[in-house]
Amino acid sequence: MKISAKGRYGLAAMTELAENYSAGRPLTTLRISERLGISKIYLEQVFSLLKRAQLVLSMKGSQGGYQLARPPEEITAYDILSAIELTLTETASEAFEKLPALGRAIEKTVYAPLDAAIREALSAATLADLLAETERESHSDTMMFYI
Amino acid sequence: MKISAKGRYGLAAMTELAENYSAGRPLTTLRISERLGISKIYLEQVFSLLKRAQLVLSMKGSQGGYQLARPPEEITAYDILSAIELTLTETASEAFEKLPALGRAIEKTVYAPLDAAIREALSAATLADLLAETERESHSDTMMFYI
DNA sequence: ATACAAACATATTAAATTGCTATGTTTTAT
DNA sequence: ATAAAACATAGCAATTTAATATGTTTGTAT
Repeated sequence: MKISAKGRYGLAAMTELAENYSAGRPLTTLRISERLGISKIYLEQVFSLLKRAQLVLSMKGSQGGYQLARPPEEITAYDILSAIELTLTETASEAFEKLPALGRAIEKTVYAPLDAAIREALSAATLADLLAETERESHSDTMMFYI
Repeated sequence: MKISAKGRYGLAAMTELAENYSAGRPLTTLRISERLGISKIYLEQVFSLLKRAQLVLSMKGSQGGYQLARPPEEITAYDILSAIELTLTETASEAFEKLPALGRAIEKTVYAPLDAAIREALSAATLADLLAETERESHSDTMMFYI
């Protein structure tokens, strides 16, 4: 019941790509890792998952890098986290072989509504939202100096 | 982003207690563990957490055991899982020291709505619901023989 | 009074997952 | 050709989770 470091890195890295979306040219993992203050080689593993989920386009070779596969409005936190987290939603139900009715009841009464709620909440947050909020926040950062 | 075995056991065990609620006398961990087909000693650890959260009353000694501290309508899956799972909701935000605005934006745009959605979904499911659904399900189990 | 059945407590072990590093190979612009 | 990048795989260290083992307390019934 926790978003992993990888998940956080994914959200952060994708927001960086969103900020760069109109620029036309890709960002490298090295650049992003430096901005975020995390390991480049670990970030690459995150991108490998994002690539597999077709959320980013990659260019190999010199001057290569990554960019968003779709505009920021069309990529949600759910897209990103379901590409990265193994188990974003439950599926267990094979537990309690001796009491299958109880197992199914837990599935139906607890897990299914929980999954739906998670999916809904995460699908509502787009990269465009994240980027806008980041800019609002960094604004209030700089404003602090002028109070 | 996953409900642990302990969490599942907690939900199942509490549903057993709910079924026994009107009986007046407590159920033992041994009895429950046998019905669920899980280890007694492990289940005891689950009950230690449920006890700490004051969701169950315990009676020591012979003829002792556990029973619900409140009626099944007044105990939710959220109560149970937040007593058992260490991290049911996020709190991280100290990540990304170098980009605090981004950290706060992720917190505000993704984590906070996610936590609220989880809390809401789990609070909507009571032990009474779970019990009713279990009975409905076991009904359809037995009905299978008569088709 | 004693024996037993239960909760309660703590330590240990084993397995799985997560976070991260290391060491490459392929590809492509210059 | 060379350098800069993505891409791939293996391995390691730390943490968390699942489970066992070994008790001790406490209350009930005989």
